[in-house]
Amino acid sequence: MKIIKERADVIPALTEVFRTYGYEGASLALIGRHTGLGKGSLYHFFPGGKEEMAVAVLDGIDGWFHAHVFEPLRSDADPVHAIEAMFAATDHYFRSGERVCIVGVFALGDVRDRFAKRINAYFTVWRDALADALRGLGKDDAVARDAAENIVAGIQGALVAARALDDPALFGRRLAAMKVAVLPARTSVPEGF
Amino acid sequence: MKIIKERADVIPALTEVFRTYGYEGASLALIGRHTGLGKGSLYHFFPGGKEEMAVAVLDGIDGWFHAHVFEPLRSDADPVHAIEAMFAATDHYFRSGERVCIVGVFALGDVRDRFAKRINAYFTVWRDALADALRGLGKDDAVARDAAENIVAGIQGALVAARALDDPALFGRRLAAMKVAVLPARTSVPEGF
DNA sequence: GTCTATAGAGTGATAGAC
DNA sequence: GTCTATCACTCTATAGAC
Repeated sequence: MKIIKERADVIPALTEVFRTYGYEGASLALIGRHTGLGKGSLYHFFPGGKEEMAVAVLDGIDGWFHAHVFEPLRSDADPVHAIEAMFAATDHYFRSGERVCIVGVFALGDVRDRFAKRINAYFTVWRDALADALRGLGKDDAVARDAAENIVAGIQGALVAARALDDPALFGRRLAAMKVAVLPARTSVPEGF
Repeated sequence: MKIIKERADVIPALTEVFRTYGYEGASLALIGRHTGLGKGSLYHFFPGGKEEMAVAVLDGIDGWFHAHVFEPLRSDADPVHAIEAMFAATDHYFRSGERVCIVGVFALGDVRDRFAKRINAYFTVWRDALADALRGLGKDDAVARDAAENIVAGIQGALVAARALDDPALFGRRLAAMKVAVLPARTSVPEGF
């Protein structure tokens, strides 16, 4: 018995191909190999071809970040918890620096213009949601905006540097440094006191 | 009369093509158009084809940064001046956020492995030279190393974010923030005192 | 019969190597 | 310019679920 796939089942594999090879590098042959699907199936699910596949991938990523990062940042009653959760989710999503950000990769290439709206939205929403949470911490508007921009950019830079230096642990170090810079230090009370 | 070009004359145009389109996206047709050279000439100058062209581009960039950034950081008697010059040269090189870093772009793609040595060297030398200068400022070793890693990664992140948000000025903001975080604040003495 | 998923031959254009 | 390989994509054909 054959399990019939649907469009959504293909997106994870699609995502990994675009992440690994970029937009131009992700050939249909490669996509076919990684999804186990022929061209017929691929064009059945994505009549718009490669561009529609990339859109589905970007939307999938955006959906994940909305659910696990952006919404909690905006609506969590405890901003400290929301920001800690953001760093944890980010570390998890990027596999502690082993994975690269497709949105960042697309932003650097000439395909940026083709997907500009989605790329811009991903970073804008992230930055603004984080600034919200930072204001919830009592920071004033300008400081919160600046810190949010710094962190969102810093995450991308940490991914680039981790790949460039072939040192995934660099990613965790930068995340930790940004976290302590922005969150009130934990008051650790030694036992017995 | 036609001025016969030499290999070095082609490299700036080559650099812009790779910067704009990435390694895969830089087709020989595109390269030919931008350099004004036919495939024959290109293979005459670069018998190793596209890969050798990319190596020449990376080496050219590395040479520029050695001369204008890395060496001053290591040997300038005044580390404050060297670090300020680094930020100024970086802002100039990346055209205040309008330009992207080819080394960073390559680092994120699957071509990273092919050029791993050069990519790694570029970032390693920059980070270590900057750490040197920061130690010259009196910072202790661990602090200097951490700050250097933070800045080198932060520059890449600022380039990604500036492109993604289509806001080149973001690059200057992040450079300025990193500079004041690491350099003793200018003691500005109001006139009359 | 109809709908959805699949397979893959075949299109012209273009790739990089030489 | 010439080569072969591969590109994104189109098209026809077919299988099984309802």
